[in-house]
Amino acid sequence: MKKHLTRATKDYLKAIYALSVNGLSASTNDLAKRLNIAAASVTGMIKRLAQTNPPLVDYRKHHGVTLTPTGEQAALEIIRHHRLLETYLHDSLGFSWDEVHEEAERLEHVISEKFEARIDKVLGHPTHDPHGDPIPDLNLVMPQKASTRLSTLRPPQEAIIERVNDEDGNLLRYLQEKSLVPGSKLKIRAHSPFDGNLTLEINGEEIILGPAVTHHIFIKEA
Amino acid sequence: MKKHLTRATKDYLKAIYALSVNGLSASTNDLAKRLNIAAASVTGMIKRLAQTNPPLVDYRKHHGVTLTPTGEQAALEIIRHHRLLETYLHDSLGFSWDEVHEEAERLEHVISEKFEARIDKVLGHPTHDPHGDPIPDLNLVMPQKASTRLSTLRPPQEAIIERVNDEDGNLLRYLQEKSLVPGSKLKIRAHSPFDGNLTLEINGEEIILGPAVTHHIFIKEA
DNA sequence: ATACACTTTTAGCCTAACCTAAATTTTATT
DNA sequence: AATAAAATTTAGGTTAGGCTAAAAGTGTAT
Ligand SMILES: [Mn+2]
Ligand SMILES: [Mn+2]
Ligand SMILES: [Mn+2]
Ligand SMILES: [Mn+2]
Repeated sequence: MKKHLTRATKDYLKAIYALSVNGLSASTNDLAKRLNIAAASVTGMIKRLAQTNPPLVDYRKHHGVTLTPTGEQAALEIIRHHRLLETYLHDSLGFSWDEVHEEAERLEHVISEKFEARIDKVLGHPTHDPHGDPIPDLNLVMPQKASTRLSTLRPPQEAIIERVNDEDGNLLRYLQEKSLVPGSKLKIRAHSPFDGNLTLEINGEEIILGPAVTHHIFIKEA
Repeated sequence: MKKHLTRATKDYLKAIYALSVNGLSASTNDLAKRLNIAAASVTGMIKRLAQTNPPLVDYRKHHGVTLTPTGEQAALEIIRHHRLLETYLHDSLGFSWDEVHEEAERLEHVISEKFEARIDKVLGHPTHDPHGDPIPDLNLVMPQKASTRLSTLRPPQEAIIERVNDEDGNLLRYLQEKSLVPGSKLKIRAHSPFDGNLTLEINGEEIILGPAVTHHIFIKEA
């Protein structure tokens, strides 16, 4: 019964997936903000997603949506496309890591399974995109995702950057300049209680980062 | 005044360009057939293309459309994308020449100028796609296109294949099997008057081809 | 010059996805 | 428990781009 998912549909599924990582349902307002669409429009679309056959989402009026297994599969398929594309654009075509997101956002909807398979092979079946986000495998199993924010660390903890938020190009350019990229090792030297600034050592240098930065860096403790 | 051309708009412009190679205007019916859209819908769309600012087409009721300079630029931009993509998919990603058209048809609408520039560079600024079609250059100047059909040759003419029609995957697979690809040299040995069959020599072998094949192969005389 | 076939346009409808404004429901605060 | 604020849904509208059926225009063959 599943025909062809439109671009708008896929964007909604991806957004719902992203907002449901916590296991909770995604709210109309949060979806509206993330998709840059009026809340009323989101309600309308959600209702249609819930009425497809098979349904793509479960919807309880006034209580948000969650993905059905069908919807989640579709979301994972698109996320796989997105992250493989980002990796390909970065590693094979020389895009910088702040440019890949926007391009992948458009390409993810139109590439064939053949294209996906080709770049997956060329890249050697990568497991993470340039920002450290995990790439769902061929069976659409999503590896665990780093969820500890750098902002939660306190001296004298040490950590390795695992991934960074890829949605803000300006932030990405800043992070690259400071070598705040996946794989980098850092040691927490100090924490300022009121502004939340962290002083940390990276590559032998000391830098101070505010919460607007550390909130978007995810680490694993070293 | 022009913001962003929709996918449908770009498809129309490309089709009008293709149907106007002869210098004549494109008819409603021919566009409908090529785009797989009802003739009435084509009339509706054409009217809108003629009313954009600046106009993309010139339209005279009952007498077809032609591209304005603005429309032609837009068409050439898409054709450049299409042919660069076909070349990239073929040369760099290992797609066979009968698979590239369909994939490029979807990708051509979403790649950025950055993506275009990157693959153009990786490919070494190619001038022809895998089927021998010329690629408009960076200034959107379209090289001359081979227009002599193999079907018009008679013994004992000799020729080199310059390009083949890329719209039918089955034909392309057949042609490849017979080495009827751009660059191949052939000698006309015989012509059958009623069925139009041509007997020709290629790579030292003799083959007989009907008009359904020879009509879609374009050559330059050797 | 007329008649008929073919092409094209008009008229009226439809769907997907958006929008704003108004109504309603939920939730948070007293 | 009442009310105010915030979130959500409903109602009504728009635009792009399709569709079919019917009307009208064009060109050809007698
Ligand atoms: Mn896929
Ligand atoms: Mn990413
Ligand atoms: Mn371009
Ligand atoms: Mn081609």
